[in-house]
Formats: sequence, C-alpha cells, structure tokens
Amino acid sequence: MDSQFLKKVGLKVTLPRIKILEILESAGTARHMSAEDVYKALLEHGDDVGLATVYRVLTQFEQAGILTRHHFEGGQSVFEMDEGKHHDHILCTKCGRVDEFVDPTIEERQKAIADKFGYTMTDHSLYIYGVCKECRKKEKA
Amino acid sequence: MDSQFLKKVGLKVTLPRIKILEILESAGTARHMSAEDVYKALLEHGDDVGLATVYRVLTQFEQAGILTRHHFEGGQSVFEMDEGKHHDHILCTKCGRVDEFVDPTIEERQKAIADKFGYTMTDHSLYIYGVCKECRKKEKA
DNA sequence: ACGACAATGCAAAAGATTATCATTTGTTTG
DNA sequence: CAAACAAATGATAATCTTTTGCATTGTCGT
Repeated sequence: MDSQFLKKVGLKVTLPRIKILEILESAGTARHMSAEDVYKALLEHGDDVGLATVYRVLTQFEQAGILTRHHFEGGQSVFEMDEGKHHDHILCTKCGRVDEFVDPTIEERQKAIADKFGYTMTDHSLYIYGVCKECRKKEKA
Repeated sequence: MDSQFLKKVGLKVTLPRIKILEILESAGTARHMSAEDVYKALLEHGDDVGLATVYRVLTQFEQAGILTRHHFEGGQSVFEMDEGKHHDHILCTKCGRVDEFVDPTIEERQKAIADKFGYTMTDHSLYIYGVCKECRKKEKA
C-alpha cells in the first residue's frame, strides 16, 4: 500500500495521509482504532496532524475502500484496514478484546433473508458481545 | 404493561414514565424510536416532559428489560419495546424502513462461534442493510 | 517555477447524551 | 391523612464525538 494507491483513488499524496496510512498499517493486533486513537498515535510518533484532518482522512479512506468503519457499542466509530476479506467481529465487553471470524453459513442465511423481505443487500454488520476466557478467570479470582 | 410493572422493577410510578410507556406502546409500525422521537411525540400529545428525563427513563427501561437499545448507523440510539421474543433487523438505507426477523440457524452459529473463541456470549447485534422493494422501484423511475 | 485547486489546521459549531442541582412529586410511616 | 424522606424531574450547563468554515499551505500538471 504505497502512495501510488492514494493517487489511484483520486487523493493527493500528502504528509498527513501518508502518516495516517503508516499508523494504520503498523497497528498490528490493535487493528481497530478510533479517530482519537489514530490521532494519539500520530502525536506519539511526533507527527503533528490536526484531529479534524484525521477525521477527514479516515472518512476519505473509507469511501476509497481502504478502510472499513464499524459502529461498536460505546459511541465512537472504529476503523480497520480492509484487507479484502470480509469478516465479522466478536468483542469482549470487559477488556475490549476483538476477534474476527467468517461464517459462510451466516453469510448465506443473510442473503436469503434479504431476498425473502425483498431487499437488495448492500451491507451488514454482525457483532457478538461476550466475556473472553481471560476475563472470566479474573472475575473468579 | 401497567404501572404495577414499574413498581416491580423498582421504579416509582410517575407521570413522565407513564406517558413514555404509552408512547412506546402505541407506536405501532414506527416501533423503533430515538430519544428525540419519543420527546417529540410527547410534545405532540401535549405532555410536557423534559428531554433529559426522556433519556433517563429510556435508559432505566432498558436496564429493567422493558426496552432494547439498538445502535443503527447514523449516530443516535433507537429503542423498541421488548416483547419477549428476540429478533434481528433488516433496514432500508434509502427510506429508513425496518423489518424484523429471526433465523434459528444464525442464532445457533453465533453461539458456536462464541464457544470456539472461548467467549461467554452475552449479547449480539445483527443488522442487514439494503434497499427495499419500494425504493428500487422509485430509483428506476 | 507558477497557478489552480485541493488539503490542512485551528477554532467554532453541531448533534447526541449525560451531569448538576434546585425544586417537585411519589411513597412510606405514624 | 399529613409529615418526612427519598427519588424523580426540568432546565441548563457540560461532555464527548464529529463536522464545518475559513484563512493558509501544499501538490501537481504544465
């Protein structure tokens, strides 16, 4: 994912956009970041980017298909790099841990349901909430 | 759903709470209301209830299990009376129409996924987004 | 390098929700 | 049934997230 990519989607190659891409790409396990998260990460790296720009760029990246925006419980949107493969999420309500999964059966059923109700499905979101193994251990203690 | 119900869940029987219950019960097709929606409906009925109270009461009702809160796309929370039977939603992104469904296969798969990842499932939310039949017709025209 | 136009930063604004606090209203008790 | 207490309300301010306006700066094609 280099700067050529930005041009391809009609965005100028600017420093803020490059920095934000770097943050998102290097996020590793913490792939699910809010705008605020990205902003803080930028500051920690010594990159001085305005919060408004972070919001603007994340929205543009979403529209360009580079990112996916999720609405987890708790108000703010979180973003993650879109690596081509769609997936859903299961979240721990205690520690915030997020795991990803794909279930072909569920995908199928969803399409069937949309058909049955006469909808053309454009999108869907499935979040499973629960308590992960680690947090259950802690609770007992 | 009478006032005795409120007492049972530890809430005093007050005018605002009764009025809000009435609005929710009589909502009919428009069962999915935001706090603002409820507030406006109250004003239209000539009931003078503060917006803060609406938010407070809706939250209390949610905790009491009378209501379910949903996080549809678009920022604000929407509430609906909980009639015992769990269901998921399919929404039209053009006109805002909402339909409800239950799919036992999906429910099952979700539990299986939670197990597989070591989670104790507490909740889940599934929203299918699409364009309904009516809106497709309008678009062609 | 120049000029057009997009992108940025800052601060103000907007939208949804929550907190504060003085006042009012249910509920409980004598 | 009225006093007494606690809970609930309403108005407003505060908070939090996100968006917008606008002057300034940076990109990119020529």
